[in-house]
Amino acid sequence: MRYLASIRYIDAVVKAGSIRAAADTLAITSTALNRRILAMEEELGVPIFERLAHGVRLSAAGEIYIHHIRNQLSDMERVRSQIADLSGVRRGHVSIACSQALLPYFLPEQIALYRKEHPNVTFGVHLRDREAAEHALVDHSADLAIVFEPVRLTDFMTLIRVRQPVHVVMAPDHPLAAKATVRLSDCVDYPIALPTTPYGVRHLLDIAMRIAGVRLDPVIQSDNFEFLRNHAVAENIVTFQIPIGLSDETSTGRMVSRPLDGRDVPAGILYLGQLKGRTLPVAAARFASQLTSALAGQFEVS
Amino acid sequence: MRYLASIRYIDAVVKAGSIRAAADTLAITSTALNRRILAMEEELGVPIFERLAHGVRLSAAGEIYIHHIRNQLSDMERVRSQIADLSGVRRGHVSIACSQALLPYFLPEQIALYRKEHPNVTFGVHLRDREAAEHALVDHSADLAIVFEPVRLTDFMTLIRVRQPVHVVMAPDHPLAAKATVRLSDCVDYPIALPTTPYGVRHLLDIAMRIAGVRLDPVIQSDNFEFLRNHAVAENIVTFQIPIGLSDETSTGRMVSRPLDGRDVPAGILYLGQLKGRTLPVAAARFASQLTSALAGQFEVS
DNA sequence: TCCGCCGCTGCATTTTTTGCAGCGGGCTGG
DNA sequence: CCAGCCCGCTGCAAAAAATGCAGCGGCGGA
Repeated sequence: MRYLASIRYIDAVVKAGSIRAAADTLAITSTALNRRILAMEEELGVPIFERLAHGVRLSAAGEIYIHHIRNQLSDMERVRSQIADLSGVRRGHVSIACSQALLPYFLPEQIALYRKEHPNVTFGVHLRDREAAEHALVDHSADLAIVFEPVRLTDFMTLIRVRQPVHVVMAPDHPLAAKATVRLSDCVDYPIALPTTPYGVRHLLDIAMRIAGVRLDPVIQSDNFEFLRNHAVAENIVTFQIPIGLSDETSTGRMVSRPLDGRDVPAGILYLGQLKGRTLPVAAARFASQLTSALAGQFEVS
Repeated sequence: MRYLASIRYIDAVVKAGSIRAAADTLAITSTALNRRILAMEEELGVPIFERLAHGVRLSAAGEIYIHHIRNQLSDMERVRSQIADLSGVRRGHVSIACSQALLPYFLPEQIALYRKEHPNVTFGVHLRDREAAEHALVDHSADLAIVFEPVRLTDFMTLIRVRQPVHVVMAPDHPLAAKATVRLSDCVDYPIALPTTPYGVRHLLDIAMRIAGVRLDPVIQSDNFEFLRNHAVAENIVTFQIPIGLSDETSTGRMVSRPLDGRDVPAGILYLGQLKGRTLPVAAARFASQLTSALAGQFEVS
C-alpha cells in the first residue's frame, strides 16, 4: 500500500527510536525519511517527534497520532483480508503472545488444526509474560494473547477464561504418583523444583504455603517450564505445572501429573484475550473462536 | 492531508457516481483521478469499481473498502481535533441530522449555548427523516442524529431517549385551549391539520384512532411542521406536534399547546444517537453530552 | 443511427521524491 | 577538555511519479 508509506515510516521511526536507524530497516536513505516526517509535521501543524541528541521521541501530539496510525494500519490489514475473503482466497497472519505453558502442546496442535483448513494463513507465536503480552496487544504486534492469571485488565478484553488447577509433575515411579490427588503437605517430604517467582504457578503456591503454614524449599528453580519437567524425570523429584502444558508428555508415559487438592491450592485461571475495542482480522478472529471452543471443553469459567 | 488524497478521491468518486464528474468537483483532470483509482485497484489486487456505461459503481470489495475509507477520514478528523485540543485551540465541526421538530427552537438554542463557550466550533444541521438520518451516520456525513420514534436500530447507538407526549396546538382563543389536557374524542368536533403519513406524530395518531375507533379527517396535510403551526393560528384549527418543537412560539402567546391524554395517544420517543462503534470527534462528543444533559431534564426514558 | 458521456491510454510536461555530500550540535569516553 | 561519533537537517542534482492534453473505442438514449 503505497499511500500508507508515510505513516508506516513514522511507525518504523517510533519503533527504531531514531530516523537514521529506521531508514536502515526500511532500506531508504535517512534524507528521504527525514523529509517525509518534516512534511507530515507540516501538514499536521505540530511536531510529531521531539528531537534529542541520540534520536527522536514522540511528542504529546505524536503519541495521539501513532495510536491512530497503528489503528489505521491494522484496520487496513483487516480490510485486505476481508476483501481477500470474498475473492475466495483465505489468507492472513495471526500473531499470538502467550506464556510458556501453551508452547509445548496446546498451540502447536491448535495451529496445525487451523492450518489444515486454511494453509495460506501464517502464524507468529511469541513467548511473553503477562505484562509484555498486554503490551504486545496494545502496539498491535500481537492479535491474541493467552496468559495465566493476568493482573491488569486495561486494554485487555477477555474472550474466554479457563480454570487450570495446579498439577504435581513427576516420574511414573515416584511415590506420589500412587495417589489420585495430592495434598500440599504430601510434598514436603520430597525434593521439589519450582518456577521462579514471577510465574503464576509459583505465585499460587507461595500464597497456599503461607496459608497452610507449609514450607516447600525448592532444590531447583528455573524460568523454563520444559527444563523443570525434564529435570523432574531426570532427578526423580517433583515439580508443579498447569495441565494445558502437560498433555503431550504425560500421554507418552514419560511422566505423570496429579492434581493438587483444591483445598490447598486454588486453581489458576488462563485467559484468552484481545485488545479491547479492536476488530480483529478475519483470520485472527476465526482462530480465536477455534481456540475458544477448544478451551471451552476444559474447565471454562463463565 | 496529502497522504490521504487517494482515498479522499475515491470517496468523491463514490459520491459523484462517475470519475469525470468527481474530477470536476475535485478540480483535477479525469486522467489523474482515473489513474489514481487504477493504481489503488492495482495495490488492492481487486477492482474497487464496476465500470458501467454511464459511470462507475462500487464492487463488493469496494463496498468494504469505502467503509474503511470513511472511517479513516473521520478518524483523522478526530485525531486532528484531539491534537488541536492539547495545543489549546478548541476547533472542530459537528454535523447533525435531525427531524423538523428540533429546528425551530431546541437546536438553535443548544448550538448557541455551545458556541458561546467554543466559538471556533462550526455546525452543520441537516433535516433528515429517520431512515436518511441513520444513513447519514453510516456514511459519516453526520456525527449525531436526533430522530423521533426510529424503527431500525442497526448501526444506531442511542445516547439518550426522551418521552415526547403528543400535544394539541391551536390559537389561544380556541375552545380546546380551556382544557388542561385534551382527549382525542374532544378533537373530532373541530377541523384539524395533520402531518403527512411518514411522520412519527401522524403514525402515533393513526394507531390511536384505530384503537379508539375515532376518525379525524384532516382538512390540511403538510410535511412541514412550521406551516402546520402557523396555519393552525391563521385558520383557527388544531394540529398536533411534540413539545420540543413548541417552546418558542407558545411562550410568546401566539399559540398554545395542550397535551393529549396519555390514555388515548401514547407518548412518542425522541432518540439522540450516534453511529455504533464510532469514536466521535471531541467537539461532537462534547456537544452530544451537552444535549444529553439538556434532554435529561425533560422526560428521560431510562 | 447519431450524439453524448463514459473510462481508458500514449506522450510530453510538471511536480514530487530521493540520494549524495556536507553542516552544526550534543553526548561520551579517553 | 577534546576528539570522535551519531544525530537531525539542508542545497542541489538526478530519478521517479503524477498530471494534463488529445484522442480512442464502447455503450445507452434520443
